[in-house]
Amino acid sequence: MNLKKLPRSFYLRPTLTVAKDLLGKYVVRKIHGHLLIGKIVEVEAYLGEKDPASHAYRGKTKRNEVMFRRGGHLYVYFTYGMHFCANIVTEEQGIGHAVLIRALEPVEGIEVMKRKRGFISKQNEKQSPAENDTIGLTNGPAKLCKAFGIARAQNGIDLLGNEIFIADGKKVLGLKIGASQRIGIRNGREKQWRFYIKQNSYLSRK
DNA sequence: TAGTTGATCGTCT
DNA sequence: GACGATCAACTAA
Repeated sequence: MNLKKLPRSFYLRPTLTVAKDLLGKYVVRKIHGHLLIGKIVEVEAYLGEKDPASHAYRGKTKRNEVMFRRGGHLYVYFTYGMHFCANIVTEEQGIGHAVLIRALEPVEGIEVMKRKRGFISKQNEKQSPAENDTIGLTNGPAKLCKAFGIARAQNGIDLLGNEIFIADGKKVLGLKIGASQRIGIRNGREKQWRFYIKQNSYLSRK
């Protein structure tokens, strides 16, 4: 697989454009000598000051400081007392926009992901990786963080480094991209800022 | 199959 | 002091 890291300029474009372009790209994670790769199949855009659902809506705080950095950083936040979610910061410094990664299609390192998600216990490591075993691995924002080992320590990481980055993938045609309202929020729910690859089996919702 | 709820805590009001 | 960009387990039907 040809892993071509996306350049800084990719992230500095308008947030909604970046969100749609992220579909079909690959999240690459290097951890403890393992390589984990997942194709992005679902995202949500959060447009800072224009968006009452965004953490950045009320301006910069200690928590959301990373969102205001230059595009191409990783914003990880903790929620519901037990979950982490990963966002990709977009646009120039001081803007406060980001794209939430909601679902991935596992590509490489599936056994490691299963172990991190607790699908495999030491006893039955032998079970064969049937395809439907992989569906629940990364089909939700908190699930993919667990599978990819993304937590507080990864907040603020530069996606042009080597620990985590986004690699180029086949362009997803506009025809195959669906848009809907975002999930799990109250304010600003009318905005159609969730984008996904139509008919992909790894979406968080059908 | 749909709807409800418990887990669990950092952040902002 | 309330609640959330969630998930999984449970209940009812």
